[in-house]
Amino acid sequence: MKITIKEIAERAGVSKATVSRVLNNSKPVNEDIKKRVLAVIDSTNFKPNAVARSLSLKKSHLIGIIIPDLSNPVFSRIIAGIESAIRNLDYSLLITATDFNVDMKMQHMQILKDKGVDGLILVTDHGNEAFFEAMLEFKKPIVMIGSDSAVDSIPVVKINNYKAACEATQHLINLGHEKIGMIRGPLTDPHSGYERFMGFRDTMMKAGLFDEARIAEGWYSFDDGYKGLSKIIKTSPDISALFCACDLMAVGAMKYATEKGYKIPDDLSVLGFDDVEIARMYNPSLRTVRQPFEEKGRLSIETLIHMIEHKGEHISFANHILTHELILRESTTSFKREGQTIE
Amino acid sequence: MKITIKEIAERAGVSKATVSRVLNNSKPVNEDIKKRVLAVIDSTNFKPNAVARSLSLKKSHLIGIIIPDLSNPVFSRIIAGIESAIRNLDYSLLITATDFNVDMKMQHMQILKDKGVDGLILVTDHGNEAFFEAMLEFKKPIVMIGSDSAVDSIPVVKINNYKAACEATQHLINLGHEKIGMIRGPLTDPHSGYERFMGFRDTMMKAGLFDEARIAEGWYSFDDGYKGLSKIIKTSPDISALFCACDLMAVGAMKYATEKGYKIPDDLSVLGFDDVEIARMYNPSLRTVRQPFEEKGRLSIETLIHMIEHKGEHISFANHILTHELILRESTTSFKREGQTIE
DNA sequence: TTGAAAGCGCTAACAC
DNA sequence: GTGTTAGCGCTTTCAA
Repeated sequence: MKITIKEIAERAGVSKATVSRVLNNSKPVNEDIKKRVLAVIDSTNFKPNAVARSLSLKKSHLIGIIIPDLSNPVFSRIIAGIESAIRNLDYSLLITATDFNVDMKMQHMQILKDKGVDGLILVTDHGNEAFFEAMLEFKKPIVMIGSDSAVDSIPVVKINNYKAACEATQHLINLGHEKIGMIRGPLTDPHSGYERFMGFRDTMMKAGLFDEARIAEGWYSFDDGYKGLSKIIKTSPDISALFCACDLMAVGAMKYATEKGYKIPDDLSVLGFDDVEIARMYNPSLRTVRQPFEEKGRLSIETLIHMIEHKGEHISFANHILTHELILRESTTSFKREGQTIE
Repeated sequence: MKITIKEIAERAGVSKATVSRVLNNSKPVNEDIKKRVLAVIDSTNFKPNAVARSLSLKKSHLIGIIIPDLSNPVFSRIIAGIESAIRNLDYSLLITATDFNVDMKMQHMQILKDKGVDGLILVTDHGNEAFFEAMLEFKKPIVMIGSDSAVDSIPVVKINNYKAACEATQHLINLGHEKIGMIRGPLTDPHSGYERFMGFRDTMMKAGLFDEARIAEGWYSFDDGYKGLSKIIKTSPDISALFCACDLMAVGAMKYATEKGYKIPDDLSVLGFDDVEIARMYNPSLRTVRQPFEEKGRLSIETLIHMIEHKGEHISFANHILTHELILRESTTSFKREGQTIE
């Protein structure tokens, strides 16, 4: 605790500067002296104080992470990806959660800035004007995950939600379904909400199948899925397939359907989005669009660290669009006119 | 970025010391001067540099968290509890994951120490000698969650796994079941593994029902539960109830049972442990022992911060045993001899 | 009450 | 190659 670089210098009979040089390999040091210093460092088990180093270097090797909710796998898996990628990179993670609150987001940006983070990863839905301004004034590298930055200087790691939703919808159409419903997210949420819905809507329209009556909206929870399907079934009991903007809503819908005596997939095909763990574990297992959560985390942290370490080079960072994938599981099947049960 | 306390001092026509005093209310300052300084601070939007302050104060307002796996809800919900409790407390969280690797744990302790954390929360299974030694040499307050510290000076926040397992087992016995199996964790894991198993075993023995043939072991995953039940059923096909050391294994077992044509709970009652989110969402919903994850997090961070801020007072911290609760759901029912199907 | 100055532990010119 | 020295931005004796 009390042992410092000065102490090492004295014991090794050299100056602090020399010790610093061997510590960082910043300048050549005579081999013998180096050995001597290293020996002392070793014997005392000395570790340089990172705080002092930060102050001097104006570099903390700290990365700030701002995320809506730590206990939601949709986010925590991204964090896990970031964390495992960062292990060898000699950075540490300062993590905060916002409960989807924009003000909290900005507040945390300020706190993280004060703590001297070298960069920031924002896993976030969407922001307001003040938020975008705060991003511009942050002055340190930022990478966003999932959401657009609306700012050229801030790279984004995401998937193509629109395209994924088109493919998912087309999958159901190809199975012969016509009365297809969707439980979407809020349209004010540009990615998981708006884009996924537009993909569904456009694909359905192209096929001449879109019907507003088979749409419900929820905030991505199990309960929202449960209620969503109950609402759709009231006005449109002949629905044969359902696309949900996330797995949790799909599971909620399956739970509701099962309680009402529907067999899945025979009476109702259900298709989710995300491929969180529950999708493969559920009964029946859920067909869904997989997004590469861990990969999102890994790629964003790598991009961020590149930006931090090549500051001033003004490299332009293209946004990264990662690939999604439709996972084959039990919850969808082809439409069978005669087999269908309608309540 | 470049605006410092010195700058503020100059603009307000006072010394750095005075600015520091108004910033921290550390010593009385003339009201007029105080106002003037505050005005300058406000107009410049000045925020003191936390790194410099850390160096001077030898206090970082950083808390280190070491956790096995960030993407597992059993752990991430604890983190969420810590995070939400810490918001108003002016501390930030430095989080690292170890993938259940003891060496990684110690390595991260060192890193966090270097970063100058004021305290540490260890969410962990169990350690070895070297690990306990590292804890003693950490020199800063530590709180452990879940696992025993084996060290008096380190308080622990946990539940009574043994008692909870006894109650869970008794519940199944009370329902009339006799051929009750268990998928346990590894016995080398003292809490979720050993204690939960001992609770089961002792209760079964007392009732004269214990049978080693109906025990399987797994590492807490869905797949382990799936395989575990398949193993038990091979040797003991007449099993009518199953207790699992965690929900994920219970779900895996239910999936297997369902695939094999067992009806749950009619042919097989299943009881889990933890009450993670999937338990209530599953089909059927899973009866389980709830542990208060968020509460664990909240309590541990409060204890830790208390220790940090009352250092030297040598308060003795009792371990906190939080209460568990058996949650009533669909997956267990009373034993009916005639209704039972055996494959 | 206030200010000057030393110091937290480390790095990086600059000079030797 | 090595040592001296001046910071990094803030807090805190110690004097005034």
